[in-house]
Amino acid sequence: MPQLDGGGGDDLGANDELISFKDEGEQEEKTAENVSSERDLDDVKSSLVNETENNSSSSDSEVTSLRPQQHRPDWESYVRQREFFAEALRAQHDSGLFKASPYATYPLLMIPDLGNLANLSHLGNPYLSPGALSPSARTYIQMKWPMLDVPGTSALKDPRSTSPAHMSNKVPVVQHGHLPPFSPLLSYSPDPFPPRTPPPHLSPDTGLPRTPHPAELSPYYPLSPGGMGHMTHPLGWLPGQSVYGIPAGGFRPSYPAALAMNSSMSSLVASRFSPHMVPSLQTSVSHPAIVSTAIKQEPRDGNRHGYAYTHIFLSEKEEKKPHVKKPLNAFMLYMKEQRPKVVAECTLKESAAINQILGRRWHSLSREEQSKYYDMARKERQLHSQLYPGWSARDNYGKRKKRKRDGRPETHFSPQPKKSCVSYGTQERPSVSHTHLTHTHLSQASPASSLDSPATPTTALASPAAPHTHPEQVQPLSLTTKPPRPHSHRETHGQTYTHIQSHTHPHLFTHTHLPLTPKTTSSQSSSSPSSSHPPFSPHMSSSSNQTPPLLTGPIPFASGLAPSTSIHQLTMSSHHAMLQSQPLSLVTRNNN
DNA sequence: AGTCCTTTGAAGCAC
DNA sequence: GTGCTTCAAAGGACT
Repeated sequence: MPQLDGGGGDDLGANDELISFKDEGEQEEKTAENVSSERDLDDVKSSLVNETENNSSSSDSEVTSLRPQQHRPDWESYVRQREFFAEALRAQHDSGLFKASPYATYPLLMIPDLGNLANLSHLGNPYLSPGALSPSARTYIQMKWPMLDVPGTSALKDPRSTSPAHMSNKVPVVQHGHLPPFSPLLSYSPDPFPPRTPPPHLSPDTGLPRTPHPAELSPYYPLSPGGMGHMTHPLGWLPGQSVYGIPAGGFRPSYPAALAMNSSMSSLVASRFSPHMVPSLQTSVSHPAIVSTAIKQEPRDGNRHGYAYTHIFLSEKEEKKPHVKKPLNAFMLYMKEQRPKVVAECTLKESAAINQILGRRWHSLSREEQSKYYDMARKERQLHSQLYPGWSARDNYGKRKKRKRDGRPETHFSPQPKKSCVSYGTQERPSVSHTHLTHTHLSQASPASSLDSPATPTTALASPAAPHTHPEQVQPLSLTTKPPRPHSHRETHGQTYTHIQSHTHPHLFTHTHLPLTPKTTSSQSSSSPSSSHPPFSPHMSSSSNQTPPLLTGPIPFASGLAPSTSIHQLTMSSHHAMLQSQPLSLVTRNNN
């Protein structure tokens, strides 16, 4: 992604990380079909979840389908659209359309001049803080794309208008198909998205820098020209996040970079965008990450399109301390995209449960699929740094209420029925007997995470390699157990080594033993490859770095997890796998 | 209203 | 370099 490395000093895109993506071409090996099959499997599993869920709460299904649970009226429109997209996704999936990664259309990334991005930020701002920004504000963000979509919309004339009618939300869904002018947005990285039909004006083969299109700089994730005309936003940003849209007036004195309007960019924008939009671009630069408590909005009108027009006014006073949110990491991006899908597939409502599913699916993603997200995340960080040079993650420390970890009586084992522990287990592993769940639960030491596919590169690599082997199926333990988190939600260590062998894609296994990393403490994610390499970094496949750092030391054994448990788990898992008729072998052993 | 839960990853800090 | 903590999203559940 050389083109992204805007300024030399930019370390956001770590070199090593960049290196990790060098093999993107390799990704082409994987056909869209494979991806599709994986997704299908996941979907099947999800359907199982759904089934279970229905069983557990049949009365709930209907309600869920509507997803009215939004507390805030402001979100109604959002919810509706979200539902719509979810259905669309489902439909596409059913029809086999949902094969290629939605991210093929990810726009942000080809940004020759990141500095210019700020200029586009007015289009939407993913970094808006819920706390500081009302839901309606979010809605505003969502509309960014529609805005681009219909440049000719008269409503665009006055960006300052209190009722930006142009922001119709439904637009994106139906009009992306004919958005040639913005189609470039669709692909930020030629390599990662081979399956996609690159827009004619792109140079997918070479990835040569194209003329930076404003749209590319925008946070929007337009549909692939290839025909997902009414498909959901690639990143699932619909919920209101463009990657770097910036609400009008979102200026932050403290972040000059965001303010600086590049003249070239200005002209570019002017030339590319509807003239009506230009003014706002020039005058209003903000960033999604910016959150100001001072942001005010007009109440949305709840127009028929499902979205209200939000007007954001900033109070200079309150603007002092903007809250610039952290850029989303790869998994977060993935979550945003997939959450609606998962929600649509099952009746789960709790985000925690959904996140568990997403976590598993994340591990089941193929290399290229994950690489897309890592790439996106990397670029987001780049962009973020460009927009907010002085920003530090540290700035947000303390913004949230501190979780009470120490004080929490974790020792008191509580099944926490409230959490869809049981339901989750049944959902994910319908065939698993209750005893299994109970057992798992009692073990208590083995959080789902520890047994879950670890964030290890190997796992990530392995799972995708075997289309029929999915962590969700392989993983012995249900997600029911909520491990004690005395100090950190990362504190629990898994002790299970899992040997997953793919018979279908053995070449992907450079190691026979794929240690399921104990979900180690976050250090794993931070100091390990994650900080500089995506889990599936090519390095991992090379002989030198294959061994996940996590395995280097003795892994503390979970307090309650006895070998027998593992055996039981293995049995269950194997049984499950057999039921699935999937070529997979799972070996779980305790590292005691 | 605020916090928790739950996931992974990134960043920051302490040692 | 290692280990830990915090935050990012999301929304139901809980306090």
